[in-house]
Amino acid sequence: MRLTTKGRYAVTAMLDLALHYKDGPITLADISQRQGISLSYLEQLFSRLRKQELVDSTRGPGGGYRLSRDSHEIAVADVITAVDEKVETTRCGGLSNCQDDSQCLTHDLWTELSTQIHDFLMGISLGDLVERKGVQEVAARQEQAETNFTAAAPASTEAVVNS
Amino acid sequence: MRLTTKGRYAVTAMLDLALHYKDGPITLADISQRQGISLSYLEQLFSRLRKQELVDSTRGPGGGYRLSRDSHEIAVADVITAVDEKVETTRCGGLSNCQDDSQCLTHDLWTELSTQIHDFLMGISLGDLVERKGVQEVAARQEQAETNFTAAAPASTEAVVNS
DNA sequence: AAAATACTTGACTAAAACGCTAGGTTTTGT
DNA sequence: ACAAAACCTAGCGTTTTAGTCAAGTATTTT
Repeated sequence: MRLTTKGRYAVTAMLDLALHYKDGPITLADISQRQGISLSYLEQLFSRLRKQELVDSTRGPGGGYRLSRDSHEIAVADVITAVDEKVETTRCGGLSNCQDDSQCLTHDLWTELSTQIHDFLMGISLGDLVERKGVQEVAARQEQAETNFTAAAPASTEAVVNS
Repeated sequence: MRLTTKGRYAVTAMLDLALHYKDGPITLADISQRQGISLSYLEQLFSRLRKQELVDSTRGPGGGYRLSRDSHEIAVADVITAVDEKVETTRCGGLSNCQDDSQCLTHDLWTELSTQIHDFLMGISLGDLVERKGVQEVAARQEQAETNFTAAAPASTEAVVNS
């Protein structure tokens, strides 16, 4: 499990898709403009994302990309592994080059950590991120609204709950 | 939070130190041989690790490196951030280049994910990994012992639970 | 004091990855 | 037909990796 800027670009682009899901197919040009990623680089990334069936594409005018399934069904780990070619440079391939127990031991320790990171990122979906941020924004908006209307209408859902 | 082979090398080397902690100072030549990492590359990595005070060095014959503190007090995130120079290429530095709300929004979403990954790796210490692997080994040994003694003593915890 | 050992530093390099540019070809809605 | 968009391919310049090499500095044993 590698985590580089390439994966970051991919996740960012996919989050953009998730955010604009209801707008129909999104063109790479839109994402390019919104996220500041070059169009051709996006094409490279989405070529891989499409092959991994994380996005559906529609050609022609009005076409573009959209998530192949609900944003909650796409894990961050899916996106990252899709764009990062697996340079699985395991020094001791299977069990060949291992000179002594220590080497294999430490190698296994790293593998275990890598698995933990992967599992962690499998547990976070694009929908989770959008939702979590959405909740924060709504909360912030409510908080501001509450501040504005405090004198006139102090009763809000929170106020009711808190009382 | 980046996660590349460089960080992997560093974590692997630090795990090697943790495993041989009781053997006194460990030379880079030892780690190089055990883990298959070039000596000079280790020197680069340990230069950073020492500056971050994750390891103590002893010079002269019989010298080498050792962990600066207990392996449970060193997080995996500490090791990775020590060797990865922070190329914090945040496209919109503070709040300058943000063209519209969408860009900032997605950028924030990534930042949130990045924070989560960092926190996750802060929660895993070198000691955790070594210990966990130790538990597994003991478990595997016990399992094998159990298999050997199945005919004589078939009752195990699992058997009791399953019945 | 001398020699052995080990860490430090800096310059250099081949290969890979990164991010992008350019130029096309399909496909498809209008 | 035309234009919009996906899709494909080749390559380019830069940065990062992952190392090598060489010269130096510090420490400790003898």
